[in-house]
Amino acid sequence: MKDLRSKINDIAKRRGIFWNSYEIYGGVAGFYDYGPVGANLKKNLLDLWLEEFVYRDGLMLIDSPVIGPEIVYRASGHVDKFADFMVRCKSCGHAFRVDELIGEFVEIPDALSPEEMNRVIREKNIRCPDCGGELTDVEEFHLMFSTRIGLDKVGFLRPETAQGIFVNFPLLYRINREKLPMGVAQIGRAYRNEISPRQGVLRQREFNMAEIELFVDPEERFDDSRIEDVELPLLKMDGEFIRLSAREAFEKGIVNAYMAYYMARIMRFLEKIGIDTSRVRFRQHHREELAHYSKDTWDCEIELSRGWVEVIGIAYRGAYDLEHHMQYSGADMRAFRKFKEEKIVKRRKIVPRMEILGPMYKGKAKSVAEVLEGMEAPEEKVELKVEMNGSTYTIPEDAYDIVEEERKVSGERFIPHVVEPSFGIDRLIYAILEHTYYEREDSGYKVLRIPPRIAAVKAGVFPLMNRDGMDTRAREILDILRKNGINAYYDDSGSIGRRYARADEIGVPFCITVDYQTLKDGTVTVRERDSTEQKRVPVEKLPDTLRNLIEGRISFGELDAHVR
RNA sequence: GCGGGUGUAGUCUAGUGGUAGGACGGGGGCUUCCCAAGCCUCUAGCCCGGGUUCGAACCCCGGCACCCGCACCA
Repeated sequence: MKDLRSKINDIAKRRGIFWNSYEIYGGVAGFYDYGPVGANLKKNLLDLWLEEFVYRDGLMLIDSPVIGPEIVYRASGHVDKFADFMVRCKSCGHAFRVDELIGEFVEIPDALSPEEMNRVIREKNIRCPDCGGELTDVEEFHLMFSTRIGLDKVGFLRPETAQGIFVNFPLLYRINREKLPMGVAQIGRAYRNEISPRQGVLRQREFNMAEIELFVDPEERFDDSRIEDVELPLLKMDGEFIRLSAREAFEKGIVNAYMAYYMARIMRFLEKIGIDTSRVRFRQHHREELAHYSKDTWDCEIELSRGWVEVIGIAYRGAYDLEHHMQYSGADMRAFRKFKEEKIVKRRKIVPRMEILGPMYKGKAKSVAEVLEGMEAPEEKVELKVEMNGSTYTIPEDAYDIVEEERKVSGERFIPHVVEPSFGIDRLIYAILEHTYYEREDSGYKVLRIPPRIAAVKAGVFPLMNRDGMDTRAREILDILRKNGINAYYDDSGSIGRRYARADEIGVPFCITVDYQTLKDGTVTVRERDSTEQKRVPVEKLPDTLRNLIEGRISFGELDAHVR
């Protein structure tokens, strides 16, 4: 008995959903092609995602490059945190992280160069902790793919699409008319040079992500009326598993309002794409497994044949990213928070009188005055002393004035916090396949019960037989459907049952059959995948009817009333 | 990357040194054919590269891929 995973992979390859890339050259681990069915499935899934998460909430969609200069990934922390120095045991082959091995001998292991690490290992005679064997030289392992930009600039392939959003924050903030919360979304590929990717399509070196960065004011309350009433399965950091509504989870302080909002939206979304939500949970990360940028992360996990798999992550990234980009780039990554009422700030400040200081200190006068301006104004006018470059300059009391200044302050600048829901698209697609797969009880035929909305192909058009004009009529109908924007295909090979079976296997929700009656009264049969029931529909009503069925405006059961 | 296992048409599989067989699928045809029916017919394979041998799918070495375990997994 084959396991579910082999069955899915079998269908995926045979029917054009996905397969391992570069097969004619033996294949390369961690890279997958989407075939004609998979590519459409992915496209439909992303369209729904855009609708559900981007357009619905008025977020901005952007598209930034895959390759970024080194500085970006230094700022983001990936160059440091995404690289490990490793050694291997020459006899048992086990791999170890150098910082862990030399940690007890060196204060800050990460600060050492590889050569210094090698020296420490040799001097302290560190050997394999498992078998005592000799260790290899230190090698650096980078989880990021590196490349060159032009002749000699180091570039990296992005390990997440997020940085492309962060680096554009100032511009996007202005485009959004300087309003928070501000959500920015990006769909694209990201790259991680995994040491040994297994688990097929679940762990790839090049993969598809759909990410949202929601920039928020940490002092502003989220409008929690937006949290939908959806039951959430929560596995807390402390190991407790509870089911409770998103609202309750928020009110009890288990998750913050943003998390609760997105968790609820995610549950709804998963339901729409065919995931069995009884096999979904949100798992909170333990402190030690949090990414370097994250304060709190909940993974949305889906139970697959291989156990629970992380498919979506919601990370509370705080101000980490913007802060770092501000540091590294010098750009102002802050937002402006208006006070409810303007504040009047009174300040006493020193105003140098240059007509006195000028002749007194000549060329130095200007810099002396600058230091003087920065000093605290004294209660009464006295002689002041300015220390500068080791010399002391005396400022007589008539060489400055004390001015009372009143300034209106209408707000303050701050670095927004970021909430990041991040969707692993390939994993989501695989999960859809596993959760929608079933075998018919009577015949054992394989079916993917993919919701019509995201199914790759919406309809198959079959002539019952290739004769008496049924074939030409069927081709005409195919043409009509295609011209109406319905992705349909034609199949006249094999028996009619075989054609239904072929359609079921890639989740085609509706099959149109042209039979003898079509020639007489202009109706065709529409066969629904899941029930295998058939209903007759006049050809002229077919495009509308199908579109209504696909969009879920009517159910198959309501079809009779609808076409009458 | 290490240890173990596996690799034969698109898929599943038989074949232990004498030159590959089946099933399913796929294409064409026949059959008034509505749930992989039947019949005829075609299609297509020893993962790649070296070695041993008169001769290798089979034995040996290397590589690649997949599976299990270890390590790794923002």
